[in-house]
Amino acid sequence: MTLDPHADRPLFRQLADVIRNDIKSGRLAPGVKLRSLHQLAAEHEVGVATVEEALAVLRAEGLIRTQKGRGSFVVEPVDQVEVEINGEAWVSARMPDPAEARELGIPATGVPVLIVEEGDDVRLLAADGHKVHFRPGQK
Amino acid sequence: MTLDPHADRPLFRQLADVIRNDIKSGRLAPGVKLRSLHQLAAEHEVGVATVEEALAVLRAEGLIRTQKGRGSFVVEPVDQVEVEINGEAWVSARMPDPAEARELGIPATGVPVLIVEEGDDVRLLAADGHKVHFRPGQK
DNA sequence: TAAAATTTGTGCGTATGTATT
DNA sequence: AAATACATACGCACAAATTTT
Repeated sequence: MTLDPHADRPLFRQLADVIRNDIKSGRLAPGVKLRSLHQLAAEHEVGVATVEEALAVLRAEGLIRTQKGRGSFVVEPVDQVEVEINGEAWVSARMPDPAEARELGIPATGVPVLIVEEGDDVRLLAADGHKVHFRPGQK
Repeated sequence: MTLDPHADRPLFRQLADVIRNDIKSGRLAPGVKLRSLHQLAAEHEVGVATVEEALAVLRAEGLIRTQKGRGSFVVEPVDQVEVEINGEAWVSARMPDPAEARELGIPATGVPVLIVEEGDDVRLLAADGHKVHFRPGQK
């Protein structure tokens, strides 16, 4: 599975595709540390900057998280809190701004927020840890 | 409002902050075209690559969209379709992978997807055009 | 129609800084 | 202290899409 500099798809997207496949297929399990930027660059014969871009793609998709000085890790599933709704409500989602991400303790990219509106009550929830359950008539 | 190379916050984030403020305050209205990479680089005395990174931040937040050869534009609000739910259902959100984004006709970054599960029925919806309405007892 | 200019995209190399091991 | 690893920033070159001349 070699990268092709002449292909239509950019190198950094091709590399992101390869790693995404490894994650979705389970070859890279949750919690596992990816190889370093330099290792990946050498193995795939691309520049370090190209690898960085590929990892940025995967961070934006919420598949990995990166810690400076440590490395990049496949995201582990978070325990999901079920948010119970009985009455009328609206639910939407969007990306957080940096202040919201900081407040919710989520990465700058990769994790959307759920907005739950019940009357005047509006809740902002990190989407990676919450699931809204609509349960009519069980007050 | 000059950028500070010695500040704790990286230059590209400082620049993203400046532009985000302009958008949220309305100084940059929906639909408006941003200045070009080179213009922004010259005005703020940073490299073009730094501007690109700043715009990538704003794309990931869903605030702007960029078209090659045209420029970057402040996102215009989309008409929201209300998805009506009467019975039991679960709603969650996450970032799409590239295939899903393409199918839904949304950018690679910036727009989460809403997942609505009603029994065996599972719907994937672009979050920028849908709002889920829980309306119990109105079959 | 054609050419040129504009604008963003991709890729690399390099240097420096910061955090972790 | 030293090595490793990621983050930031810049410059350059070329490609690709669009707009203007």
